[in-house]
Amino acid sequence: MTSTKDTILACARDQFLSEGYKGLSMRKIAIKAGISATAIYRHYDNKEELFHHVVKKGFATYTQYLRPAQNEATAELRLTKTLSNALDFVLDHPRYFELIFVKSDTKDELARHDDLREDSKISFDFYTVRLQECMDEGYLKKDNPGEVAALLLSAFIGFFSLYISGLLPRTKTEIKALYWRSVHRILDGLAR
Amino acid sequence: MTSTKDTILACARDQFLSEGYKGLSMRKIAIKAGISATAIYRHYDNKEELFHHVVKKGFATYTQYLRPAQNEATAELRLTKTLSNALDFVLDHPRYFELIFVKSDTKDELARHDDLREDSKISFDFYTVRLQECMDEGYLKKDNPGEVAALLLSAFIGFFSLYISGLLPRTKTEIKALYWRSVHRILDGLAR
Amino acid sequence: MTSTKDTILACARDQFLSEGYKGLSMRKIAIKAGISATAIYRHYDNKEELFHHVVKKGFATYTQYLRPAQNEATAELRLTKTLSNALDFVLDHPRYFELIFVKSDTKDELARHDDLREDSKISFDFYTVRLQECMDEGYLKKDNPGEVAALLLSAFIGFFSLYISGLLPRTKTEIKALYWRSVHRILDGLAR
Amino acid sequence: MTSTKDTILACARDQFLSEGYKGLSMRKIAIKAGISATAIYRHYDNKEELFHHVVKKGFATYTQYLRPAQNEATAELRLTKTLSNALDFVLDHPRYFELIFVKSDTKDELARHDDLREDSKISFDFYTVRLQECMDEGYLKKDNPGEVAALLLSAFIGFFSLYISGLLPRTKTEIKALYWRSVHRILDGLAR
DNA sequence: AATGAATGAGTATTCATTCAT
DNA sequence: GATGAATGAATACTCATTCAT
Repeated sequence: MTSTKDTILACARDQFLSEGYKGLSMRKIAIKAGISATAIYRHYDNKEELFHHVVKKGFATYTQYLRPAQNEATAELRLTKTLSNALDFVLDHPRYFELIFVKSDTKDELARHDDLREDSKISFDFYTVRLQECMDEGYLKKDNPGEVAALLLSAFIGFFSLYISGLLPRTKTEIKALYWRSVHRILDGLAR
Repeated sequence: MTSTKDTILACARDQFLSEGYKGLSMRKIAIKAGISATAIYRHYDNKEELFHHVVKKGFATYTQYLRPAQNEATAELRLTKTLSNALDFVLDHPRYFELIFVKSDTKDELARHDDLREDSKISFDFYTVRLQECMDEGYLKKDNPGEVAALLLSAFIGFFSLYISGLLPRTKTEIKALYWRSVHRILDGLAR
Repeated sequence: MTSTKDTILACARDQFLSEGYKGLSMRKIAIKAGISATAIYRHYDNKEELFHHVVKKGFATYTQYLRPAQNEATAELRLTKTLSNALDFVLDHPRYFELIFVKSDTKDELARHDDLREDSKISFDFYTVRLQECMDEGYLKKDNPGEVAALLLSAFIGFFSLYISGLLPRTKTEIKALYWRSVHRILDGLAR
Repeated sequence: MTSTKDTILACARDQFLSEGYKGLSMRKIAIKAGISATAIYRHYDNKEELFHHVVKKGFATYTQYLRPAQNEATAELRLTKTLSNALDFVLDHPRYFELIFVKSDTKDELARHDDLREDSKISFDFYTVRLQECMDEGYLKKDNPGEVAALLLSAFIGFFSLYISGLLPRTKTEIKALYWRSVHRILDGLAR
């Protein structure tokens, strides 16, 4: 009962997630969706708009992972849960991670579309707020929460960027453990 | 007295550095090199092999930036110099940074070519050794130097990935200052 | 209270008049008319038929410009008024002028459709009759009125063809003045 | 021994001359030339450039027809010969005539390319000079030669525009005779 | 060592039109 | 009367690559 429009989007997403940007051709998407290439244009004006929607979907998915962390009881738990959910997101959807944080094609998209910059900012702010809370509650020492958020996010992005490159352990158990040890190396420095 | 082969490589590199991956077409490279497109095939089997050499060149350049840090007097200075040189590298050659650390096309390359993995490992090990030294000399507390290297490198990559995405301050002065504050936030936690 | 059929025709005409033949796509017409592209087919069998009607409309408009000239008092005035009205027609509707007298697509239409040939002939005959009258009244010397009509029409068409090409003065004042000087150069030769 | 480049040009010309602008597709030209569509791009940058050359060829052909008229003994003969050669040109190459004087696509070309405007002006000036001579030699009465040239050219263009539309006699003998009668109707008015 | 010619597969996109509803 | 979905053919053009010279 999914509409063709949704099917196209899903296929575009899958195509991108499996083959990267260069595999994202209208024709291939159409084949995957079982329709003619031109039929896509009934639903999306052009490739850019379609890709834009794919990216939006990526951000939406990411946000869905993060959001529940807000409901934890303490600032410390909310931060930890945030980091935990972010971890899950990457392991569940590594290509989405790339799409949002890594691919430079997406960066061009980001530069052009204000709404994507907004999406990006929202997730950034989510970290900032979590850190602000931790500083307020005394779990972390006073610091510039925006800059600390940038640091945490940097480490997060870089960490999984290395992971995807194959330069870190590949088993999920190992990478999870290393992730948490790395997180704590940073947080320890920020603590008191 | 540079050979045509070198000219081609240099042009491919310049083309990539200025226009990104999509600008890296055999034709454009040929035009830039002042030769015919087919002449490239005298020197490189195909585009992939040429691109492979571009990536190699990127690694070599990066290594050249890092290496002088070895000559500093103390372990702490050698680490600081390493981080300083890495900073210079990114600001001087942002596209090379992308090429080596960000672009997923390169990651495919990495996966396929052992020599690139080797290059990658060498730069990784450079950090590890610097950190080992710092721990040995008591500048940093004892820890797993490889994992700490991964952490530092992660933060480094993620930081400039955000920078390139336009999510961090864009002026060189500001980004440099933020870089060092971020570095020290991490190192402080690792110190004692 | 205009029917959809009329709306479509009007939009097709406007589209043609503003964007030329290449702008005359069913989709664009539909958008302009505020209906779906397929709805057009309720009213016109295909693009050709629709275009045919546009041309018909062009002829009708042209005829409307010419006709009032019949009511002038003398043969000379009727001829002058005819030439004056034809001038107004071109300056008011240059695209219609193209459509009727210039575009070779229309010529194919003409070749295929007898009714258009008829329309064409009617406007041609209008000139012929005007000239016959002038000869009868002694304003012009006796000659073959059909051939003189062809001459006048030729000059008229060619003149504005050059005008549209940008090879004649572009301001309305100038082109009008040149038009009348040209007309009189011809009429002087035909007079006595 | 004609080069492929020439073959392509010839096929493009033929294609245009036989099917008009809408028949002028790279694919069709390629088929006609017996090469692949992409091979065209080895020789012409794009369709516009190719078409530009076709138009140039048209002007060149036209000029070749006109030029010999310069060698006649008297101004009157030079003018008559010019009109005679122009007649031959149209009857020999009606599509070229359309290309140069009628097709509105060419007008866009004209607007964009200075060299075509120059070609156009040259043929225009040819008439102007002929008329100036006739006025100087007393064959025609003193008048503005540029404006008279515009008039003659207008009549010429319009005349054959009607001819191509099928609104004038189609046999070569008849059209030639009518042409000369029309020419003389104009020249008589300009004489003394 | 290098070139010019050519190719086939591929790109996004537009178009007139058909069909089921 | 009208729509949304879909199609197949066509458009200009780019690309990496091959081949004969």
